[in-house]
Amino acid sequence: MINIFDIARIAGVSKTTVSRVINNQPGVREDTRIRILEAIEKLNYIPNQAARSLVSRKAGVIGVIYNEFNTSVYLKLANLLEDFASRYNYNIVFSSSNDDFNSKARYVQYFTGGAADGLILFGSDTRDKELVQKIININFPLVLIENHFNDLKVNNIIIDNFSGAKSAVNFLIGLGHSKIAHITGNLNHRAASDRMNGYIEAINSSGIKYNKDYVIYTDAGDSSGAAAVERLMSLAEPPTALFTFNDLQGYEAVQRAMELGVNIPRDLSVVGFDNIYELLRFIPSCIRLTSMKQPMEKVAEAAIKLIIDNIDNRNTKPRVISFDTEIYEGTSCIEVI
Amino acid sequence: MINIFDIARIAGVSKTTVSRVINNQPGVREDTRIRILEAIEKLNYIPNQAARSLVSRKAGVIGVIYNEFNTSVYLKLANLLEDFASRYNYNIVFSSSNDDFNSKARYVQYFTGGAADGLILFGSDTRDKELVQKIININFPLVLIENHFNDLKVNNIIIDNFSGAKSAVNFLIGLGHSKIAHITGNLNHRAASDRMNGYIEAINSSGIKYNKDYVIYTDAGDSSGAAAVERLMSLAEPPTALFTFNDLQGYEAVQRAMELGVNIPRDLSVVGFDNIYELLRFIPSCIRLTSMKQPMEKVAEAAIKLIIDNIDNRNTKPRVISFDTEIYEGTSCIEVI
DNA sequence: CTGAAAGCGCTTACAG
DNA sequence: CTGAAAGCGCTTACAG
Repeated sequence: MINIFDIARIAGVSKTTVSRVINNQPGVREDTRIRILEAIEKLNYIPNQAARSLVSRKAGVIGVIYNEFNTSVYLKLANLLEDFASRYNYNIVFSSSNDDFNSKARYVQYFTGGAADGLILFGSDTRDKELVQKIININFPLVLIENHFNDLKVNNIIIDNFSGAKSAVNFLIGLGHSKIAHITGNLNHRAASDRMNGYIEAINSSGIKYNKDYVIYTDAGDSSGAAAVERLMSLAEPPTALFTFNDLQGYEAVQRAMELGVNIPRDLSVVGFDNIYELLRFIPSCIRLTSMKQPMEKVAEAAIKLIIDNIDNRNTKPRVISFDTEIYEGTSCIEVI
Repeated sequence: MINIFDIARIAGVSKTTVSRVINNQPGVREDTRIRILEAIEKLNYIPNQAARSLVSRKAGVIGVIYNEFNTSVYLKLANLLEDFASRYNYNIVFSSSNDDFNSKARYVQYFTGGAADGLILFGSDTRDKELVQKIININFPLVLIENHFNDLKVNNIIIDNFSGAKSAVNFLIGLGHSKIAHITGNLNHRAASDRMNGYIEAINSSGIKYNKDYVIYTDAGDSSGAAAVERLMSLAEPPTALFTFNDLQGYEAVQRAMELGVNIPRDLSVVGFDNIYELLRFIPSCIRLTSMKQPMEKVAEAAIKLIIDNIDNRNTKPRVISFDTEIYEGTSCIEVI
């Protein structure tokens, strides 16, 4: 392997000078610089990343761990993170634990062991608590996105799921609905419980009587939306509106309801959460789901800013930043008649 | 920062012995091992990745560069790659160039500089040629997926787009169609030209007369499918079947055609490529596009095998592995009457 | 079963 | 503007 010493020899200088050129430092005579650059080019020299990191104590890298790469709006977040990171001259690399806890621990060790200067943990998973605690213990720069632990002090970017859910339901109330159902996500996840609580808050504060039959508990798994809407529509007094934990459930519910002969939105107005519609706009769907949209760009920008602040100063006080959602109006809702 | 020497001191051993424990090497007395493990636990010690890589000359990492993380079947590939890599005890990290050439060069430098032991370059981009040549020059382990350069000898995993396209069109011919149109992708990309050639081959070898009006050239950009189908359906003798470069175009074409009053599949049978349907199955779409499906699992497995072989032996001869697609029958095709 | 020494390929003061 | 020396935190022979 070609190393800095080879270049120094060929260019007839010391490796200190080569190092200066590699790092674009000033104080090298122009002809020396050119000679070195030529040697680098000629020998296809690439500086050893490990050696640089070891001595400079930085990797120039931000690591991101996803639970899974899936077809969701959060993929867009990855591109946005890359965008903002590159503006600050950081590389950013992503890994997925594929929902395996040991894999996640492996990647945490890899990144915190110096492969990255800071770590962004994306996505809600209660099992992460112990890992997060460990990262805090070693005072490693960390930002959590869409995850939250009440008793851990850590940089945190969250979506205001409570207010978002409340807005969604208030939107339905504004259309004249009062028989409004909710399909929950997995309540072990903060996002799900917050959205349910937002639903309850909107219902209660509007004077509508809370109807427990209108709340269907699910784990947000595959087909959870379909099964839930079946139960709802078979009630003696079915709801005229529905707020679902997320868009996947929402679309599933729409699909199943239509199969059951329910006209959307005439018989049932539906609001989802996440607004995955823009990912799918090319699909000839009969319905564009009305949904609460997350400000991904703001989330990405804030995440990169937080992590870089934390890298630059490991003693910054952990901050919690919350963003509001806004409604995207599709074709799945209509005023009650 | 806690280092191996701190652990050695606390545990009352040399750092050599600590190293053995960290690396699960045999030849350490059980009580010594336990003492060291306890010290590691107590001090929250994490071995420095850079130092390990520097001296062991390996990172234990496979790097993957995407052009962009987008909502496509290729995202599933990422999870599959993680899966196979972890079986071989490799970490795998992904980065996206966000379609920016300089970013891609930066990540190539990062990975080939020792941050990874091998590099997988995913996705078709003719601009990559120079970069790929450089990687070959330094003899760095490399696998290309879904990209191809005729004159570069490099590990390569490709989908047989030609045969896949031919099968797609033969499927339509088998249904009795003879007025079969094709919407191309960007012909600068190998995938697009191969698929077009497969279309032509199927037409010609079946005795159907080639009709140049039935081939619409596009760059596969947004709305390219919609615009193309408009032109096709306004022909004096519109086609009864359509093969599109990919599913996005196919769905767009279906959507636009339906808006124009064309009944799918009665008036127009459509076959796409990539089979993104399974990503979208929760969407209440009126149509499930018939499409050519890529064997992602085989692709992922082959990619990991190739890269690991190449890491283990840098002098392996570059191999080209081609996989066939298979048809997924949706609801977008029907026999001609 | 354990340890002392060398060295991986860089960057960082420091000196001139 | 340039270079000699020290050292980052590990692993790898080698010796005992």
